[in-house]
Amino acid sequence: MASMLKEERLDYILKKLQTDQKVLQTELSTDLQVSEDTVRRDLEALAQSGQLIKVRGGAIPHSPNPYSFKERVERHAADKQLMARKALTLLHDGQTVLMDGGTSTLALVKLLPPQLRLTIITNSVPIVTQLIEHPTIEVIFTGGRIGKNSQTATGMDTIRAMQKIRADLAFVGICSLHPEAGVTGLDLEEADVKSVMIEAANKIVALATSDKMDTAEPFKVCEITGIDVIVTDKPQLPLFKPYQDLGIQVI
Amino acid sequence: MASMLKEERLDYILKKLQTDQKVLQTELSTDLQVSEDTVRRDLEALAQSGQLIKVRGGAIPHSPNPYSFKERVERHAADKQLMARKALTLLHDGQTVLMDGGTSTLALVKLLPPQLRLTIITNSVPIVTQLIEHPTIEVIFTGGRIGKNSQTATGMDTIRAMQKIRADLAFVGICSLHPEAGVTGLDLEEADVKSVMIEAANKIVALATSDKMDTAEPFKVCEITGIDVIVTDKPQLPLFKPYQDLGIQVI
DNA sequence: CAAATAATTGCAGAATATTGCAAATTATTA
DNA sequence: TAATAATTTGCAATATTCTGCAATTATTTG
Repeated sequence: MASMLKEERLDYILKKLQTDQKVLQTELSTDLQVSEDTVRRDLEALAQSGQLIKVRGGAIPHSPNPYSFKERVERHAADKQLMARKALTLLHDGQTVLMDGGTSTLALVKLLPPQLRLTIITNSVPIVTQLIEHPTIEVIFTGGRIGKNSQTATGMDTIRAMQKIRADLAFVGICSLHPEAGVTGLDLEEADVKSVMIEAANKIVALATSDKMDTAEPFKVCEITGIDVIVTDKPQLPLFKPYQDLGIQVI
Repeated sequence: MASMLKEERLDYILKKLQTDQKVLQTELSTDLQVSEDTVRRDLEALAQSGQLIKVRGGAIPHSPNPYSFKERVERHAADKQLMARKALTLLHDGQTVLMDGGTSTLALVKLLPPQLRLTIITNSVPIVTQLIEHPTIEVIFTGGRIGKNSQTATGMDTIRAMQKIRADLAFVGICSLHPEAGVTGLDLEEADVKSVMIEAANKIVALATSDKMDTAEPFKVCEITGIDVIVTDKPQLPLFKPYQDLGIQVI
């Protein structure tokens, strides 16, 4: 095999990290046909230049994900990807789209094909980070104080920025959905932002894994009728019937 | 074999780089029937004129957009770190600080010690990403359309957000400084943002490697007297004398 | 045209960098 | 706590780069 430049290895590592959200030294060692020591030194270098975070046995991406190495292996990752693929069918060239923060919407953003032309308005730092590399998507960040936990902007500035917008679609990562209680969330500020987003778009799409259905949290976002489409992992479950009866499309 | 012109070799190297996305010195040496030293010197020349990036053992192409953010981070990395360490001495608990986008300010942000309590307002995505993990720094992002190359927000929203602020300090990554031409930049929108920042803070700190001194670009940011402190890599150089005579602190 | 000058090339040896290995140390898990 | 896995450290083998220099080939100039 032709010798490989160090830079190629580093590229490979970063690319793999991007797609898998983690890399293992043992895997990289066989992938790249070099010793684990060399892999370790490569990761060391990448960590040094701030391009990843080295952990025991491998590495994880930098900030966009706040969870630990173990946790990252992975809450509903497959479900979210399935939902994201369904949600993708709602997107078309030329649309203006609001994107809520959250891991479900982030999964969607990761799947956006490279030629799709959209304008995406978001208050989520990880989503901006993901989209900044995308060649044909215009990104608008709403601004404001950044919450360390949610990695989103909230507060007056964000709300005001959202209010100036009229979007075709809004994708909302849902905390809880309930036929009577409506859409509710755990955090007041985030709930406020979601409700403004819902007012600012023509069509509202909720991304919700089925375990979030028929539950409620302290802070109200909007009535359940504010939602037009629910994208979920198991749309065939009978618990979605009440929502469909209210005229909500479930896919 | 007929002797080969240097130009022909360079052409061959670039063509091979285009198709393979990398070239190895050993390969080129046998392909072109010249010594590895000559190949090295050829690569040196091509790197000098910005047509590829020379790495140990060969060369790789540089990213399609001329001088991507990542490449700019690598450029003068050591100098920038030195400057960042000096700039650190200007920061104290409780300050409100404006941070321009750019690789010099990013280097500074990377060095912020974990207990330092600041409020940082920035229009730079990489800076936000970096700071989101910091435990004691409040981050405010100015919002707006995100430029893919500079990875910063520019435009009316950003400017308006900046104008609402009164900061203790502003750190400005400088494109060019000149005693008569003042502070100038390559991009109109970014220059506008910088000039608003400079109006919005009490004390203005310019981060500028010495190669940016006594040069000028098309778009004016402000007069040279708008700057209070220049942080640079080689403050002892005589070329800083005129700035000091104007009452600007050079460190 | 011929001599002087400059540029290019290859080479040898010294200086550096990279890589893999093994032993000692440290963290993690059962 | 023992057993296992991962990291650190020092080191040797190899590969690459740097340096000065001499030979060769172009280019300029009187």
